[in-house]
Amino acid sequence: METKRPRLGAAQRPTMKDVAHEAGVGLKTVSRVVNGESGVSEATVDRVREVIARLGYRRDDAARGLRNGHVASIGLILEDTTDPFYAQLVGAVQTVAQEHGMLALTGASDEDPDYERDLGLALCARRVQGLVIVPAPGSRHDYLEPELAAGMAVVFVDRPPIGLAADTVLADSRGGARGAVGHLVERGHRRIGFLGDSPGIYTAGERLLGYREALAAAGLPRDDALVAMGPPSPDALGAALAALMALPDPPTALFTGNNRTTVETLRILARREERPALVGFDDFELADLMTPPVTVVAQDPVGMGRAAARLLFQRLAGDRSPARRLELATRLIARGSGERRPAGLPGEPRDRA
Amino acid sequence: METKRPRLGAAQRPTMKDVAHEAGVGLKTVSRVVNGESGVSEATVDRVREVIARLGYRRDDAARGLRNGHVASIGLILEDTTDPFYAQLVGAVQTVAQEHGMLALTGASDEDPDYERDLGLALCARRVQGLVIVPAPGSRHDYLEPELAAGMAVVFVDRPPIGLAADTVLADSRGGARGAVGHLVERGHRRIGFLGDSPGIYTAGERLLGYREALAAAGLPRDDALVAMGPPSPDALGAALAALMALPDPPTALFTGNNRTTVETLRILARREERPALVGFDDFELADLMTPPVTVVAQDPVGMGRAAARLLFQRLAGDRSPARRLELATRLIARGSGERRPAGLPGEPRDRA
DNA sequence: TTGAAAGCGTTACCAG
DNA sequence: CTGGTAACGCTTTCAA
Repeated sequence: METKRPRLGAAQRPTMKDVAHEAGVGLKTVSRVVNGESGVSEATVDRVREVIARLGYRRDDAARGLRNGHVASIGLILEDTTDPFYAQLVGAVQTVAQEHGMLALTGASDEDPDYERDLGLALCARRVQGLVIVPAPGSRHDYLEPELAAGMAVVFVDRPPIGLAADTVLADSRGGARGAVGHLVERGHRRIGFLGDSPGIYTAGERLLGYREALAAAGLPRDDALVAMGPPSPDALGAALAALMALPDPPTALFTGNNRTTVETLRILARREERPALVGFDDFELADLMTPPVTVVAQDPVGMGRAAARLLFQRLAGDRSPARRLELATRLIARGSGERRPAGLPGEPRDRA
Repeated sequence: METKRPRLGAAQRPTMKDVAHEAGVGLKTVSRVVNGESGVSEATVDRVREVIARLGYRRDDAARGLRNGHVASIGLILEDTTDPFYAQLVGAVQTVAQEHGMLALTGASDEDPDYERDLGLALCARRVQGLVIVPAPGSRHDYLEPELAAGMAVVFVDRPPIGLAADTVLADSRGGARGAVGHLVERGHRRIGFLGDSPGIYTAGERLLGYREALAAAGLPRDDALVAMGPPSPDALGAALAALMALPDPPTALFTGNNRTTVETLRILARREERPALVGFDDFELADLMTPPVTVVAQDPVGMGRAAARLLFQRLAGDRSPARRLELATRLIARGSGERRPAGLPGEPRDRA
């Protein structure tokens, strides 16, 4: 009987059996050669190697994983790979993963909780050993319960999970926001506006809380007219900013809630007359080259990604201790825009040079 | 005989067999329910569904892929995920992949050709259906020959493959560079410096060629003292720039070869006295908010990623035509830094307002 | 040093 | 409508 023909059109890959047949040895011998096991004569090794090269044989890791424990890969879900903050974070996770000989299957949820869940399930179906997730706003994670029970490691970054006890790595958003607003208060500002991301986003909420705490600590009144929360689109932000500046008692300083918002606000301010002081949450490239350079509360995306990945691999190495929650400190970097004083108060000396 | 116990410690996942047993139905029936096939009574479907939910069963795609054609995933290799140019490109590839129901396994080669090859082989072993590669400088790709023969689709982006005929998507680096330098020449510059990436990088070489072609077309002499190529580290660039400016006849304009180089050059120039005109290859966020705003030759990373992914899926859909090479046009965006005239010539009028 | 057989979890085929 | 059986490509176990 002839060798069975493959499906039409689909070129066929050689298997171990093909190699064994071609080299005139047993299947197991090929397996041993492929995996560099001992117990094969040098002559046989050479022959098998030659056939492998000639046929272009590649071991199938899926089949291998089916038989053994499982294939070395982790899953990574975030909302948007192109945001520099997440790009850095992903890069760090991947670096650590590759150091452990693992590849990362990456998916972008684009802020859609349902899609995030689909991605998570797809990754589970592919039997990734671990999962790093930046939750979309509003997504629940109880569906991962059985995975955890089955030994999969799951770590959440930047935002906490909902409905699941699992390791979490966050930035200290509230403390960072307090510091930013406190910094402005110390410079004499009494009317400080907050431009934050959509209120459904965990970090946006925390930063709003920090903003309020700092005002309260300084004995300043809470004025919700100074707060605008929403997606950082140019239009929405332009309207919000215009409204803020049209107030009878407009803010002399702004605190912006993430890099997108900060950048877009800078763009809008460049077209307007006002020059409020500004502190942004999250550092961004070229902040130092703006005029004036932009004062920020820097997060550490690389540190967060690395911490998350390390936690993950600790779990995979067998750590069964209770879920941990890491909160990484932020750091205020004063560059100029946040040190402007309100009109009417003496400013700092300029241009000593 | 009792059910066989799993390896100690490793929690066990339920399989279809477990579900079938628990629900008191056959294996195939569970399979039908899981895959939404018809031919199962509603009552049975419900019972099976209930058991699946209770046991937390998840289909194993590795086993599934072993049996069928293969699992829906593609591989993605680039050198650095955190560079905004590549971040955009990756994002586009992933978006298209997800639209096709595929996930992307991503690896970063970090400019190491050997590691790039290892990543490629690892992805082949995982039987990805397609591969998108940004080649590391100096890497060869003939090792992918058998994969292509076996029906895998491979597309190269940003840089062409070496030793393999495969689809390739590039930016028109040479034409873009010609345009940039021509733009400066038209503004009266006769001494134009070029700060490029390491000469081993394909795009760096092309941009150097474009630079030279533009000079030649303008009848300007070639002066290699005006060219500095190397990795865009602050130190190296600082030294190169200092050397350039110390020339007896220093450049009045600079052409920088990629976004990293442009940004670092801006940073260095901010600390120096000279204010040469500047055009950068590759656009970057905030270029419009620099003083002066930075003129660039914009590439289209999203377009490139999308084009690459589309080519890939065309191939996977059965397109067997010869390898294609796409070269995407660049676009010069004049913002100010590239329109400065050399000292001694009248500048453009400023501040009409 | 070598190889035959069983089995990993799933699906296709075919029989009930 | 339902369910056995074989097979996917590999590794493990055990016997030669």
